[in-house]
Amino acid sequence: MQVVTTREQIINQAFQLMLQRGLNGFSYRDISEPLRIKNAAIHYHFPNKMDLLSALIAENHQLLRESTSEFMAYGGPARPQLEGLFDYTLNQCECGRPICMVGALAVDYKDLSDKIKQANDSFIHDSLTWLTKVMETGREQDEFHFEGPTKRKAMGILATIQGARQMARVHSMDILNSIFAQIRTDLGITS
Amino acid sequence: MQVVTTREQIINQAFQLMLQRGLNGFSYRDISEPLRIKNAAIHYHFPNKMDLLSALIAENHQLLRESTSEFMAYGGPARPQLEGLFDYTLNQCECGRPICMVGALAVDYKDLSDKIKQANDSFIHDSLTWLTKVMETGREQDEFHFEGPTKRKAMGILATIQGARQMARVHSMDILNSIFAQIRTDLGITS
DNA sequence: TTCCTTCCTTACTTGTAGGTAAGTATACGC
DNA sequence: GCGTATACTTACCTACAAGTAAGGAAGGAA
Repeated sequence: MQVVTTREQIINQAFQLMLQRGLNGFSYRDISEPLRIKNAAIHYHFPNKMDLLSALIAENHQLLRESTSEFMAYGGPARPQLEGLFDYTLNQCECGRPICMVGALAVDYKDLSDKIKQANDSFIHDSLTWLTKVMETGREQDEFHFEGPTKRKAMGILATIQGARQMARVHSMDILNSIFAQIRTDLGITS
Repeated sequence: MQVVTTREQIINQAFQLMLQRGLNGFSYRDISEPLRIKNAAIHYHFPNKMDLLSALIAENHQLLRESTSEFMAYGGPARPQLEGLFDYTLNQCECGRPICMVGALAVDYKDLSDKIKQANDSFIHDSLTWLTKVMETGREQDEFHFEGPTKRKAMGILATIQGARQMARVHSMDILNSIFAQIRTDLGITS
């Protein structure tokens, strides 16, 4: 057993590529060459590309769970949660992951298996559940001010961030901070 | 000269495919087969795929200009403009064009020429200019209520719609109406 | 020592992608 | 009727994609 297994390296590399180019935008070669392994080594760990994609979605989902579990369990102030989401998004873009998993899959949606669609769907569901709780908490504790159902507002913010990420990619990075600022303004956050 | 030229048919078919699957998600075959022509016929009109993409972006831009020119020239009430954007978005999704051009290009961004990036950028710029004017007009005429710079608000709404479109694709269509409703609420629109 | 499992490589196959060169049918000006 | 564009088709090429079958090294269990 190495310090970092080949399997982990494959996932890391594929994850990066997936969030840069989408599923159809990279090949096994793009993974194997930089890792100095052969294509067949990838097929050993992930018999086909959909198995690899499954692992990537699971990885993504796992990261979400880890970073939100504490708040989901014990609650606390909402503002840092929202700011955490903003920071995470900025960070991802700066680390060469300009598009998010959901955005990447939207384009390649036609050739996804039902199992993968379901996994992706449950990722969205979990994100939404988390942000809804954040919004609810923020409203109760007078941190945020907004009209309309909490869940609907959360959905709107998720959509905004996702769209912002795309626009940042094809336009300019500054857009992200600008849009985050507007979300804050819309929530009546002044500081 | 036919009623609908082959060139137009190619553009129409490619446009549809582009907004369904992204640039890397369709091939010349996907265009030529349903039109009962040969791949080489496409290459005759568009020597390579980038030339085709250029035409698609131009087409998209042209559609925007046509549908917004009247308001840009003479002004008028802002609310129907915003609703027009919502309707257009819903309509596109229902017509099998779930992702927008900007979203489709975001994924394939790595292999775009500078000329195409620029064309896409100017499309975003024009969209933004239009929506900014709508927001400005709406605020002046007391149709919309919001805090923050007009342009920043417009940018936020564009991002939201774009993200909503993606989420609708991978989750469910209802999301669109829900998010549009939230945008209205955030703008203080009650009716 | 032998056998079995794990993790990979070598050496392929098949399919399809974008792209090209040369030929052909049709219409139009002259 | 005679060239000459225009708008294609036929027939091809090269590159590369995903995927597979068979073999080999290395380690642990018997």
